[in-house]
Amino acid sequence: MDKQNVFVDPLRQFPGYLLRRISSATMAELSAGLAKLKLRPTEASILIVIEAQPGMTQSEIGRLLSIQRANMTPLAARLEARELLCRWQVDGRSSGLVLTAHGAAAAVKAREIMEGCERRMIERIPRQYRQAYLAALQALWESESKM
Amino acid sequence: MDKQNVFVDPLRQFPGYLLRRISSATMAELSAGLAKLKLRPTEASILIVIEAQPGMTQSEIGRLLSIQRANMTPLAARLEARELLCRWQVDGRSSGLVLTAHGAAAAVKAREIMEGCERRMIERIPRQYRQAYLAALQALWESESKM
DNA sequence: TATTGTTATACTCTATAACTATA
DNA sequence: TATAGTTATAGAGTATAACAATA
Repeated sequence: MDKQNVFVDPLRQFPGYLLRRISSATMAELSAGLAKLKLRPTEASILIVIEAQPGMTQSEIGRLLSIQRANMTPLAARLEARELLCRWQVDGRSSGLVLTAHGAAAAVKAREIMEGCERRMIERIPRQYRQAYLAALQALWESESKM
Repeated sequence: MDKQNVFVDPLRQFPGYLLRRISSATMAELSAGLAKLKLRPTEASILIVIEAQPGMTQSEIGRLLSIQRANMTPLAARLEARELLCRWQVDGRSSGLVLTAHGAAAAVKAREIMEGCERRMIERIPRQYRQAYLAALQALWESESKM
């Protein structure tokens, strides 16, 4: 017997709860995929942001990804120690982050893994709902970033 | 100037990434709301599940909510210590969890807070996308629970 | 043998406060 | 004064392994 389905889940009617569960399952799948590169989702997202806009500082990346300054420090240090990125001094207090060749290659692979996860997620949604689903996520994201 | 919008976010095109960001923002809002009851989202979800189906055991609740047995122990102990729930022995190794009067009142309030969060989230989505958005989340959840 | 509940432990993510150095 | 980066620290959530007691 499938023990998981013996009981009714009263939270199932809450879309925000579904969002949370779906997000954590998706993140677990992404983590497993990125493990091949020894990258965590947050690290991969940082590489991809630097790839798109080389020279961003830690603070700028943190603001973009909602990662606090204090938490960016060990993340950037770890990526630098692995020689995936390097810094060039912007002024006395900040440096722009740039990918090394090794880091650029990792960013490409990480993006491919993310795209695979995204594709598999979309394919689990009935075709007729997909466009509105994506539009709804965009709308939620827009309104969130204005709060 | 709005520093957050000076840079393009290359991850914005990934719906799974948006899902993660939206989920964490929603959870932060819910946490703030539930703080009035001194409940965390996970604790509130446990109370609501017991409210719907009194007598479920820790393991059963854990399977329903994807919380591991080992992590259910301190959660249930904390709720019991606050006299929000009590146990009645099912057999030698497990007990069914039931809400106290105090716990039942907390579950009602927690559900109201959750419903308020849900409503505000839905209202941020343009009306024409809402139904498909909900259907897509249901589909993702169904396919997830079959993995 | 399988399951329940427990303990111990560890890692990730997140959050805050305080410090320095620079602008 | 405000900002960048850092350090230290703490709280959540999550994960695994191992154990005793029970089915």
